[in-house]
Amino acid sequence: MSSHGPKQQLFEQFALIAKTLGHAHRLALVEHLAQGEQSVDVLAQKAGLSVANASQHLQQLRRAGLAATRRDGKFIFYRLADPSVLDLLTALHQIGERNLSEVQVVLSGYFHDRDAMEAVTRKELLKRSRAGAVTILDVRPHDEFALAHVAGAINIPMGDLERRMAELDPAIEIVAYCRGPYCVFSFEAVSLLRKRGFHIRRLEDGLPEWQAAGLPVERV
Amino acid sequence: MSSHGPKQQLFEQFALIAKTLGHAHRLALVEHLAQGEQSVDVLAQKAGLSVANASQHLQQLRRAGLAATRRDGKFIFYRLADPSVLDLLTALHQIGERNLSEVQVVLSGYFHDRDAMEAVTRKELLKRSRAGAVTILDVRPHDEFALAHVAGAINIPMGDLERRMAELDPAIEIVAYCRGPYCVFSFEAVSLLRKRGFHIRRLEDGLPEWQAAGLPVERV
DNA sequence: ATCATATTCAATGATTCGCTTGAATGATTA
DNA sequence: TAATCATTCAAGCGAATCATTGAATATGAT
Repeated sequence: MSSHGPKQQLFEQFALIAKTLGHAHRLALVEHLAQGEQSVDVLAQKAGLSVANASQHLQQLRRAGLAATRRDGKFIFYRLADPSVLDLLTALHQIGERNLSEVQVVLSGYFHDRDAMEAVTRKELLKRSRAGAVTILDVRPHDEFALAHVAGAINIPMGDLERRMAELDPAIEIVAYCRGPYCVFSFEAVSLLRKRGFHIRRLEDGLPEWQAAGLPVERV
Repeated sequence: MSSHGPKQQLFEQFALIAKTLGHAHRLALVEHLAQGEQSVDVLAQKAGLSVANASQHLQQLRRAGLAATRRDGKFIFYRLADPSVLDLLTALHQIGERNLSEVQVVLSGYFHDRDAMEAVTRKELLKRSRAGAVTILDVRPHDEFALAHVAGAINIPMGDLERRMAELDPAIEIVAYCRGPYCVFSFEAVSLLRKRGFHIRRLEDGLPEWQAAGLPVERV
């Protein structure tokens, strides 16, 4: 006897979606999925999880309508099921930044230059990119760059940046980006390259938000 | 030894927000909070929960940055902490409607005329309201109407509608609304009044979304 | 067929969650 | 001061969640 009205039933489904996002590992997986579709063990590696554990989390994301899958040979590729997932994340970020002191502490601690490093808006980057007066630097790993990147960007993964700095023209301003608003790579890139005399700023957010805004991306 | 990086820490906070929304009772409480600030036992009553249980759920919402409180005498009034909470709900709804078959089943079962009952957009209602050629009908309980309602609306709670039907002018089109997109009252109102020969449609979503869009509201 | 690889499944134990009950706190009223 | 009302707290129990382990599927390669 489940005397749940229709509204109760709907709310239970919506609660399932929210609950499924309610785990740090799954949020991390979602951020990775937002870069493009990837196989289970690649995702497990990037998120620092055992394959079995990652598999179960990914299945939960799928059951909640947040992720979808495609089989190719012996690989199963997971991807985000819906562009609204990014809206959901954005709302989570806003609520956290505005209402949770723990978030504010972490941001002002580790990302303390966040305001000083005024981010370049997508609109501004698009305009300057068309004018040709900017180097767009993607500091994510190769494979994610290959899945999709901002049109015209060059890829130097954060780990290689120190070594490959010579590839950057010091005369042209650089705009760096990575996976999303809290991806540390782009902060580190700005910090490192500024010390070396480059003129560099961060792009607001990361590739997924650029892509969701319908702005031009390229694949390798 | 919590060797969580800053990103991990942020994700745990964002996960807390999501997890807190991940319970049907709390989603129901949030919908009620979206009507305006209300006391614990009023919220408990409306949500059909014991006071102690509602109190604990509300405290969770507060700890997660979703709700805020104000004391007035011996009452404690809870309200939504952030307008982004509505964005979050909207994203949950979209993901559910597009990706969860359970949601689709419930919608096509209980709300089967949802498409037939083409909802009036906020923009359209605003325009027609200014032209004066429409009756705006708020079918929520009195106390919620008193907190805030669409400017110019009249209030006949769903339970009184059959009895007070004479107050409505059959020559003027009616637009009915209630708490939100899945509030059954407005569907029932449309169904009932159409049977009685009225020309009536639903407003898309409910009062909270109207208010969030910055459209004119009144208080009693 | 046999083997290897990618993924999922099933079972376990530790932890957390949800609801109830009854007591405790805080503010108002008599 | 005592009594009352709104809310919160604390303890307890059953249910759900999470990570691990080892086994089971499924596809492709030898």
